[in-house]
Order: sequence, then structure tokens, then C-alpha cells
Amino acid sequence: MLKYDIITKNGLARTGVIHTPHGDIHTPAFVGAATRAAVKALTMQQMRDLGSQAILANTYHLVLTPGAELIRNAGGLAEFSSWRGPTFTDSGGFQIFSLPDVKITEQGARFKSHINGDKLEMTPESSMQAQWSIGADIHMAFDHLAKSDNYDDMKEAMERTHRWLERCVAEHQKLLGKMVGGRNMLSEGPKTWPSGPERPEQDCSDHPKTEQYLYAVVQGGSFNDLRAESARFAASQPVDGFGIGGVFTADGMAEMLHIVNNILPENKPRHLLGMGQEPIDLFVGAENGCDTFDCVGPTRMARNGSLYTLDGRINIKNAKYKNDFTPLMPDCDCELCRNYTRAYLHHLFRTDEITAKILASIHNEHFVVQTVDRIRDSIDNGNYDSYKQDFLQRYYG
RNA sequence: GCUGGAAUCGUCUAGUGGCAAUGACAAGAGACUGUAAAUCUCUCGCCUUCGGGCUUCGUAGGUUCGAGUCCUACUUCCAGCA
Repeated sequence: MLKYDIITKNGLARTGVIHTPHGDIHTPAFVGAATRAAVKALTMQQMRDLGSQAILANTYHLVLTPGAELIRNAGGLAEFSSWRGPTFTDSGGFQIFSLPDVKITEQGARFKSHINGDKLEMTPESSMQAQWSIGADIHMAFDHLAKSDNYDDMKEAMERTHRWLERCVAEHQKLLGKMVGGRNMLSEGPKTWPSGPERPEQDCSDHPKTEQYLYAVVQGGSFNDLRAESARFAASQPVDGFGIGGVFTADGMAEMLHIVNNILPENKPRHLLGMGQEPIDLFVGAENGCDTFDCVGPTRMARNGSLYTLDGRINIKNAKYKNDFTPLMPDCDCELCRNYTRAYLHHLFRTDEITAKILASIHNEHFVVQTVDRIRDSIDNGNYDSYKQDFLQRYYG
């Protein structure tokens, strides 16, 4: 079982530590989206420097390329990417269901690769196997998202998610059983490294990195009775934690999370899947009992020139920043704000320099990581409410 | 000087008689939430009570119901020849 310690509790909100084989995650925490084992525009060293504690990669993307086998042969996601810290993988469910021409059967999902059109299938079992090969510390169950938000579709998708969860759990335990002495024996034969000089055979005898954990995913869309039912089912399963999926807007999220997280067992961590583009999502999530977040928004918006400041988001490409020789955010200690002006970043974006996206991504990722870090500190220090009020009042005006 | 050719929205460009006129870039703004996103959308002659009105394709004339498109002259530029 994944070790999770609660440090402070305040209603549903809590702080804690998730102990993974690759290190601890102090929660609540923002997890960087590294879909293809890379955070777009950023190096892993930059991610460490900006304060990220963990990354989340995607099984769908990594299965397509370079393949789960290759990552296992490289020593696993954390080693392959040189992140070397705690890692999550998403199951691929979300991505597959957002592709066109997906065929869902009870068995799994049939779809075409967006890269070369190959006809592929992913099942609860194959997702689990791939995630074990990829070797993240924490895996997500393979779930089904309804395409529409009508009740019957949502209920059907939720029920399928539950049936698939039982299969995920069974497969996960089967794969867990193949571990011998904390070492993943799935990998047979000599390790083949993708490139570079020959590396020595790893001594895994006291290396617990191959312990891997499973989160169930709660579905139910915008229907709180389904959410409650899904949470009860997920809670009944022998899993290490929970992902809360299928959330697309902050509307109704507080109430939904309140219901779900009052049902989910307190002693296991909860991950709010895909939310965190708007700072308010992080506050609503944390105060309603979510421990980790991931979101592509901060880095995507950074690449598109939309930058967080404590006074709200700005588009640095706007003409008004052409002659603005002040830091983006004076009270920010990220690499961008410490060294460069708005005018310079504006210029980098206007001239389409790669550096623009790098610096902007450093800032935005740092901003959300730090915002959650401060939420954590404020919960520990008992001043969450005032921190939240000050932040939101200033940010959203 | 002669002979050809060319002049279209900030830039390049489509357009050879039929209702401001193509595309790209630039510019102005917006969107983005488990990443098919270094992406996408809108605006881009002037005015508008959003119905429409007005002025445009080097300049000035002309032919025509109608001209960026045809004719004449001029201006500027390019190429070749002196």
C-alpha cells in the first residue's frame, strides 16, 4: 500500500506527505504535466528548480512512442526522463476518448493512432501492463469518459468505469505478484538502453523503485448522485488512492468534491485530474480535500503568451507591454521575473524566439506550484481562509 | 535616347469588364483545464442607428450600362539595346 501521512486537517482540507519510491510529495501539490515524458519547453532540471515535486505522464502517448517496453528498458519513467522524482501516469482513457472514431466495447477502446493511423486497442489490462512497464510510481485506472453530459450516457460510462476498475485492480495485483523482492521481474533479458554509452547493470537489490500503486478514478460528470455512487464504488476497491476525473469547469466543482471526498476514505490520497488552469480551481480543490493536481493549462498558456500574475492573467504579446521595462511579477522569484522585463519577454514572443516559451513556461509552472505550496503552508499555519481571500480578491479583482 | 515590361490595403501577392478586390506575412485582440495545441478564433480602406453608406487598385483623361482589368498621355521603377 502507498504510504500517505496526514499532517494537518481542517474540515476536508488537509496537508500530508505521499511517500513514493522516488521520494515524498508534500501535499497539496501541483504535479507538472509531462504528457510524453517531457514538460513542454522545460527541462527536468528547470522543473526541479522551479519547485515541482512530481510529474504526470500519459500512457496513451508513451505507448504510441517510444513504447512502454523501451521505457522499462531505460529503467522506468523517472530514470528515462531524468526526472528522478515521484511520477504519475494517466491511464490513456481521457486521451483515447477525445480522439475521433473511438469505438467503445465492454472489452476496451478501439481507436486509431493519431500519429500513423494504426488501429489499436487499449483495455483495462493493457493499460495496467503498459503503466507497469512505464514504471511511474502512481497509476490511474483505465476509465471511460462520456462524450455527452446527459444523464444516461454519464451513468453508462460510470458503470463501465466501475467494471473496468475491477479489471484494473485484478491486473494490477497480478502484476504486483510478479514482483520479487521489490524488484520488477516483468523485464526479461538484458536491458537495452535507447542510446548513449553503455551503462552498468543496475543493482536493484535495495532499490524500491519498482513498487507501483494504483488510483481508482471517480466519474459521474455533473450529476452528484452519480458522483456519490462512483465514489462509494471506488472506495470499496483495494486501491492506493483516487483520481477524480471528468471535471471540465469549476462550476459545481466545490459541491461535487465535497460529496465525493466525504465518501472517499480519509487515509488515501486524492488527485484532481486535469484541473488547475484557473487558480480558483486549486483553492476549491484543496479546501475540499484534494491532495494533488495536474493541468496542462499553465504551460500551454505560457506557450501562447498568457502569463499569470498576482493581479490576474495577462497576454504579454499585447502592444501595451512593448515598452514596459518592469518585471512581469515583482514579487516572484522565478528565473523570468528575477532577470527579465515584460518588454523583453514581449520582444521574445513577437520575434518567436524559443526562449519566450521557455521563460514563460518557467514562470507559469512556478506560479501554480507555488500557489499550491502556499495553500499547503496556510493550512498548516491555520490561515488558509485569509490567504485564499487575499489571493482571489487580488487575482480576480 | 530606343524597345519591351511593371505600378493593387504596412510588406509581398491574386485578380484581364460585372456589386472593397485573393492569399500570405505584419499588426490589433481573444480563447485555451487528466495536451493530436510552438495551437486555434476574430478584426484588419473610412463611416455606420449593423439595414447599409462612402472612397479605393501610380496620376489625369477616355471607351462602356459597368474598368483594378480596355484605350491615350504623363510619372516612377525594372530589363534589354544604344
